[in-house]
Amino acid sequence: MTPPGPPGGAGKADGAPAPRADARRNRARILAAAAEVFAERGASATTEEVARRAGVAIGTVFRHFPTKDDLLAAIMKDLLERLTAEVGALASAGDPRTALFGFFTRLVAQAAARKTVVELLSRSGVEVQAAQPLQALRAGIGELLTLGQRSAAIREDARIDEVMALLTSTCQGALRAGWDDDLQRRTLAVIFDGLRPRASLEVRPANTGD
Amino acid sequence: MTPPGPPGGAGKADGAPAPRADARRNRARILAAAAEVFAERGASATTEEVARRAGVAIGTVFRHFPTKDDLLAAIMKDLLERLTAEVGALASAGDPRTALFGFFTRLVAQAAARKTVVELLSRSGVEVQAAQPLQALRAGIGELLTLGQRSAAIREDARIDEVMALLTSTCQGALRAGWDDDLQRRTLAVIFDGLRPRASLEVRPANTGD
DNA sequence: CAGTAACATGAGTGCGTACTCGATTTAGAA
DNA sequence: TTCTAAATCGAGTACGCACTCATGTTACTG
Repeated sequence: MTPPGPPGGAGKADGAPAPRADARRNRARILAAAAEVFAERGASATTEEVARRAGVAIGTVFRHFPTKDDLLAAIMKDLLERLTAEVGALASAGDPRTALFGFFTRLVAQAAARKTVVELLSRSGVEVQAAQPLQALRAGIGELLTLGQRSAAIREDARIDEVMALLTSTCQGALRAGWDDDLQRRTLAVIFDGLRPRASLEVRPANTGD
Repeated sequence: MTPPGPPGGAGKADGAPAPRADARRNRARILAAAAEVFAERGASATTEEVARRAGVAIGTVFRHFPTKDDLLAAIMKDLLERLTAEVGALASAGDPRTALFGFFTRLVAQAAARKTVVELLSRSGVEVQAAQPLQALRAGIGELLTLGQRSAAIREDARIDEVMALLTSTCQGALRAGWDDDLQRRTLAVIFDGLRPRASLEVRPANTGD
């Protein structure tokens, strides 16, 4: 969901004077088709398959996205932005004691359907292009972490780095054959227990400040 | 008009009458070179690079391993067998309270240097060929798990499935950029805490029976 | 309704890489 | 040593796939 804006004023100062109507429509169709195809087949799916699914010729795909990596990066950016929005909503409205664990669970559950993203997280070329959206998501998850810590649901010494490492690793693990609901529940249970305060019996008032 | 089959009436009943000396030597060199190359460059390294490193022609590689997947499977089998032996030694001689965690740590630490294996764990084609050695390793790790549980170092409800899932996921995670010693220590700390009994304060005698 | 530039099309090109095969060398038996 | 089948060699083939470009089509302007 990144339309550059209404085509109204041709007097834009940037290098994109005015995209034609069919061009905008095709760009959107290609992005949607690519998201589907790469989610199903992984990043090694061919550009031709994307073109076929979008109902356009191969040349049209390359007109909008000069290289395959550009296309992958565009999808990645899209998804990361949507996840960041979701995290933001949880941070402001969700239960701070379960927000992080809930988001963690949902993301892992969707990993299989979003094969591309998981793969791309370990690719340097695309990673660079999507660095900013990734940082935004990381910041949002960091907020969930802090909220959980403030409500004594998460151990104080946990840092965002290992949370992200556990998250991406588990998402990759979810792609493996034999990963079912029960295995996911048990695996996440171990990780979540590890993230909880060890001495949960010592009830202490939530720290209001630092 | 040369019918296929073993030459003449050689008395061997199996399909491999007698490998020549240079053939055996080259096979070993190719395996060693392939292990190196794939460990460094991952499974996408070219067969030519393997041949160059082994000091043989490309044709020789394909004589010993008809397809690239055959070569990858051979390496995989080799490594899995070595790991299984290591696990076996730990089970019979190591400290049962730390054996699993120690093996887990060592394997993750070596993941980056053994890029291939981690990749191959999520490949169906090769997976099938290496199913048996993988089962053996799984059984060995299961033994470490049981030992840890008997000495009250690991929670009773942990099963081999999630231990394997956590292990492979974390190995994959270790391949990512930015993974350093400190991050590894913190990430494993979370997982290990999650695997420990929650009420570790209640010291109870090790159950001798069930 | 032209006029035209932006856009779409899809057969074709280039390249990387797994895999082949006839020529050549070598190990091992007689 | 001599002989031959096994083994090596490496240029060549096949093929998939990212990417191009001459030609045809469509949307906007006046």
